[in-house]
Amino acid sequence: MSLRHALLGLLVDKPASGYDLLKDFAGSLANVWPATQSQIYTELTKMAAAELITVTDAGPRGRKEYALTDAGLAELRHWLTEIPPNRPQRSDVLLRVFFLGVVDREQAREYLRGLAEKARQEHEELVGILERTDWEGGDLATYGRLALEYGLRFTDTRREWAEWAVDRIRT
Amino acid sequence: MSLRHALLGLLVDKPASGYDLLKDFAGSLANVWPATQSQIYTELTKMAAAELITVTDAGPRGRKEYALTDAGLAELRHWLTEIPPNRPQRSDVLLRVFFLGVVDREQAREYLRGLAEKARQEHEELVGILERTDWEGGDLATYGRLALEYGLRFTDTRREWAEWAVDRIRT
DNA sequence: TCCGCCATGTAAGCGGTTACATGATTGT
DNA sequence: ACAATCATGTAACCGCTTACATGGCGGA
Repeated sequence: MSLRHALLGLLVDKPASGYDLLKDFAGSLANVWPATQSQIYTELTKMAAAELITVTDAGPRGRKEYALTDAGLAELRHWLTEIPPNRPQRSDVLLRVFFLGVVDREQAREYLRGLAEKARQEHEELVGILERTDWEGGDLATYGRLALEYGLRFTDTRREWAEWAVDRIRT
Repeated sequence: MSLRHALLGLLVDKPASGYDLLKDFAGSLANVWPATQSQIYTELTKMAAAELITVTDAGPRGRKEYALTDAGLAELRHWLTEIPPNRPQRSDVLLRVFFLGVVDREQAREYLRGLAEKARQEHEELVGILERTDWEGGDLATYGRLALEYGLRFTDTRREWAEWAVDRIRT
């Protein structure tokens, strides 16, 4: 149930509507916890019913602005520090690697070259974000920077690994 | 629908029963594509209905041995080379990092130290597998080795990142 | 005889994706 | 007047998890 916690986390910063939050998910959270419009609105309704958030304002076009309650903040802290991150990581990319033996070696190398190239592109995109963003002040900036660094190192490692793997498949 | 392809991939090597396959998922595939007993049996039934696999033998205790059909192998190759790996990666670990600002700095450091330690442990486990396994011959060995290397590099990068992150949170 | 393993199957529920559906407001 | 954007909601479907349920076979 981490979508719930993502929403709580975003609402710590400032009250927001479903529509506002949707934009956060399209932006900084897109690479960490993607969520769809449908999902967000449904979850916000449930969270309001559970009194983790409350409607604090109503704007035009039926806009509802939600804010965190004390119970919501407590739930977020509880999740952060006490819930073990136990999500089993699936990787269809690695799964394909496992079975590359069913295609010929040249196709296998081609697949791995593609992975390297994709990793390189993703890395560049993240470098772009690094350069374009102001990392001064604010908790979200501080910790967002850590998350970005994770992405930078991860994409770099992934590229190096794929290049190494291409070399290992010798005829 | 990658569980289907994982099963197809395993059946390339040799025919097997649901029970046999279950053990593969508990072993080498546990870190790549976890699956439960319930899921495996259900999917095998569907795959047999779709004629991607067929029952080739029946053992004691109702054991059914499945083998790949030509259509099954074709489907596996198609998935390997032509289906873009587009699975959005969610990470509740990184999500927590994003919101570490809601707990105090010492707790944040503690969390990151825990991540570093966990990465170190996972790395050691993989080193154990590396040393215990015979990597000679066979496609599964060759490509399994690539997958393992990915795990080794990834866990190492993760540990380094977490240690770096701890240092960055200064009071 | 009895325990452990072999072996399969089903049902309830949840989170996520895709698609459908509606309508108000603002700026040009 | 019209398009773009703001703004919310719902329904069908799918894959995964957890739990329940059943029973045969082999070795100690």
